[in-house]
Amino acid sequence: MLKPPHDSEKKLAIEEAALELFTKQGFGSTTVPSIAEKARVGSGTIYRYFESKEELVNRIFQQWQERLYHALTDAYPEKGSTREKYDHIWGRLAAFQKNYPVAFDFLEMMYYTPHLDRESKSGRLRLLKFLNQLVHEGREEFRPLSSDALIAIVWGAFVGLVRASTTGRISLDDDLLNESREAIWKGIIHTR
Amino acid sequence: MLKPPHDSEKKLAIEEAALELFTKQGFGSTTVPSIAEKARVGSGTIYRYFESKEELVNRIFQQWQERLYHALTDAYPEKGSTREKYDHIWGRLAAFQKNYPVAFDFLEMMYYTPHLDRESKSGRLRLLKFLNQLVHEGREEFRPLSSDALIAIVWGAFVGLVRASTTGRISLDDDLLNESREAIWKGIIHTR
Amino acid sequence: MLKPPHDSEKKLAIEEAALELFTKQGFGSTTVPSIAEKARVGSGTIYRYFESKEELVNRIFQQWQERLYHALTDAYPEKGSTREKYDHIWGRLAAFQKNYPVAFDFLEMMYYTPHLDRESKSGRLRLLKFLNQLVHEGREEFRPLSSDALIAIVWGAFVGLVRASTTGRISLDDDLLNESREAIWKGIIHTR
Amino acid sequence: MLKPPHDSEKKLAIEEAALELFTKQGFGSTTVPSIAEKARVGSGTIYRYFESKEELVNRIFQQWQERLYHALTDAYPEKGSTREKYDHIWGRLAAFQKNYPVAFDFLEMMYYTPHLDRESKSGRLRLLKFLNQLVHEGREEFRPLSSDALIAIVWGAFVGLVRASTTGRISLDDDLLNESREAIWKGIIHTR
DNA sequence: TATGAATGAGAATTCATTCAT
DNA sequence: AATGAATGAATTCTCATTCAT
Repeated sequence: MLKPPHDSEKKLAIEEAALELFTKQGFGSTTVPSIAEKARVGSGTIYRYFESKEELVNRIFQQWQERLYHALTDAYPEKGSTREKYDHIWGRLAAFQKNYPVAFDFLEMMYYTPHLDRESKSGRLRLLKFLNQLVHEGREEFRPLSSDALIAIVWGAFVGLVRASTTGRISLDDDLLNESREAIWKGIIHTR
Repeated sequence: MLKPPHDSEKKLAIEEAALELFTKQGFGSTTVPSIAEKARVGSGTIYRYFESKEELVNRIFQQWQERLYHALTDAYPEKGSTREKYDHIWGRLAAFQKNYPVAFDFLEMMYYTPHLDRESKSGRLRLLKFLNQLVHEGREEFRPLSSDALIAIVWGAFVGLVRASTTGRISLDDDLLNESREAIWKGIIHTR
Repeated sequence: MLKPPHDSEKKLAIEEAALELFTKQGFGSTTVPSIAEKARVGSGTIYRYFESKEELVNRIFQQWQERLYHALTDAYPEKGSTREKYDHIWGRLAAFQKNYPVAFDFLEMMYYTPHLDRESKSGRLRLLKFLNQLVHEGREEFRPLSSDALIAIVWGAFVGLVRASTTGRISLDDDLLNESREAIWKGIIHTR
Repeated sequence: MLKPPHDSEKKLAIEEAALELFTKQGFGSTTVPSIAEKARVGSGTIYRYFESKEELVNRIFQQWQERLYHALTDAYPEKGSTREKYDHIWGRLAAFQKNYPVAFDFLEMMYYTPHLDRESKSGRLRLLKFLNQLVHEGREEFRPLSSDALIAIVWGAFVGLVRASTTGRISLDDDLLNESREAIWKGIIHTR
C-alpha cells in the first residue's frame, strides 16, 4: 500500500465543506478557515487545490451544474411524447434534489450572484438551452407563453416547493411531488 | 446623543443604498463603507441610525416585509370569491414587484439566510399565515395539496418569472403576467 | 485649533519608518506591521495612504530620488568650469549623504531591485541623464572613457566610501571627503 | 539519516539556484519552493542539505567569499612592486566578476544585510585585512588617505563599473577595464 | 535519499466600528 | 448631528518547514 490513492480525498472534503457553508451562509460570510476546519484540513491546504476562494466557489458551481445537467439529460426520452419528456425532467429534478438537497439550494442561490465567472454562467445557460429545445418541440401543446416563461413557471414552482420543504412547511414526499407535477402540467398545457 | 434620530433624508438614503448593495452582492460581501459611499454619507453616520450592519439589514428586511404585507392585504376582497382573492394577490404581487423590484429580490434572497433575527422571520411568517387563511377558505376549489404546498407553487412560479425577467430572458409585461396568472390558476384548481 | 494640520503627520511617520526598515532589512524581509509599529500607527492606517507595500516603497523611492536630483541640480554652476561642476556635484552629494544617510543607502540598494516600477526607474534615469550631460560638456578634459563609465567610477567610489563609513571602517569627515574628491578628480581627468 | 550528505549534484543545483534568486530578488523575497523548483529538486530536499533558509544563504555567502578571497590572493606577487600588486588585484577582481557575475553581485548585496551570521561577516573581514596589508606596505606611494578609504575608493569604483554594466549602460570589456584601472591608480597614488 | 503534500504560523490586506473634531 | 481618519481584529493568502511515503 505504498501510496494509497487517498489523493483527492482532501479535495473532496474541502468541496463538500465549502458547499455546505456557502449554501448556509452565503459566499461573503463564509471564511476560508471555517471551510478548512469543517473539512478537517489546514487552511493552507485549500490553496493547494484552489487558487482563491472565488475559484473554489466557481469550481463547485460548475461541478454541480454539470451533474444537474446530466441528471436531467441522461436517458432523456428523445422520441417520447411531450408529456413523457415533462415527466422525465420532473422526476430527475426531484431525484436530484432529494439526493443532493444542499447542492440544489447552492445552485439556485449562487446563480444570481456576482461571484460567478463566465464559465459558470455558461454552464447554466447550457441547461436552459436544453429545456428550451424541449419546450419548443412541444410548442403546440403548451399555453401561448414563451419557452422561457414556461420554464420559469415550472422551475420556479419546483423551487418554491423545495424552499417550503427546507423551511419545514411541507414534506416533499412522492405523493406531493406527483400531485404537484400534475398541477403544474395542467397549468402549462393548452386547453381550449 | 440621548436620542438617535428616527427619520431623515440620510436614513432613507442609507436604507436605499444598503438595499441595493445587499441585493446585488449579498450581505457578507457588502461593506459598510461602500453603503456609506453610495448613500453619500460618512460611514460613521450609518452608526447613528443603526447599531450594526446586522441591525441595518434586519430593519430593511422588516420594513419591506411589512410593506409587502400591506400591499397584499390592503383592500383585500374579504367577501369575494376565491378567484377574486387569487386575482387580488396576484395583481398586488405583480404591482409590488414592478414598483420595487430590488426590494422584492431582497426579500426573496434574505429570507433563506442566517443573518435575519427572530423578528424579521416572524414578519415573513405573518404573511404566510395570511395566505394560508386564504387558501384554507377556498379549500374545496383547490387540488388536494396542502395550503403550504399550494402557496409554494404559486409563489415559486411567480418568483421564477421574476428571476427570468431579471436575467433578461423574458419581459414581465401585463400580457405575460395575465397569461401566467391563468396558467397557474388552472394548475392549482381542482378538476375532476 | 479646530482641525490642526496634523494631517499627514502620520503619512510622514510611515514613510520614515518604512525608509529605515527597508534600508536595514530589505523590502521582502520588512513586514507591514513592523512599519506600523515603528511609525506608531495602526497597520490599517498604512493602507489609507498607500495602496500596497509595493506602492509604499515606490513612493518613498521616487520622493527621495527627486530630492537627490534637486540636491544635485539646484544652484548648479551652468556657466562654471568643469572642475567647478565636479566640485558642485561632489559637495552636494556629500551633503545629501550626510543629511540623509539612510535615504542615500536606500536609493542605492533599491535601484537594483525588481520591486521598483517604471516610474521609479525613470526618476533615476533622469539623474543619470543630467550627469551625462555634465560629463559630455567637459569631454575634452576627461580620460577617454564613456560618460557612463566616468560616472560609474565617481559614483561608485563615493558609494564605496559611504559603505566603509557605514560599517565603521572610516569616518566620512570633511578632510576625507576633500582628499577623496581630489583623488577621484585626478583619476578621471586626462593627463598627457 | 545520521549523516547528512555533504556534496552532491543536488546540493550544487540548490546553491546555484539560490544564488541567482537571492541576487535577483533579495533574501526576503525569495521563497524556498522557488529555489527548489529552479534547482529541480523537491523542496524537502533543501532541508537535507541546509538547516534553514538562513543557513543556506550563509553557506553560499561563505563559499563565494572564500572563492573570492582565493581568487585575489592566489599567486599574489608578494615580492612585487605596489603597482604589480594593484594590477594583480584588479585583474583577479575583473576575472572573478567576469566568470561569476552573479556571485559577485550577491556578495556585494548581501554584505550589508542583517541576514549574515558572524562567520559570514568574518569571511569578509579576512579579505579586507588582506587588502589593508597590501595598502599598508605601499603606504608611501599612496595619497594621504587611510587604507580603508583607499580600498573603499578602488573597490567602490569597480563595483560602480559592474553596476553600470549590469544595467546595460556600459560594456565591461578589456579596454574599459584597463583604462579604468589606470584612472583609479592615478587617483590613489601620491603626486607632488 | 528524495519527495512534495500538508500544515499553521505569519504575512498582506480589508473592514466594521469608533471617536475626535 | 455628521464626518471620515484611524484602528486592530479578522480575513485572505503565503511560505518555511515537516514528515509520511
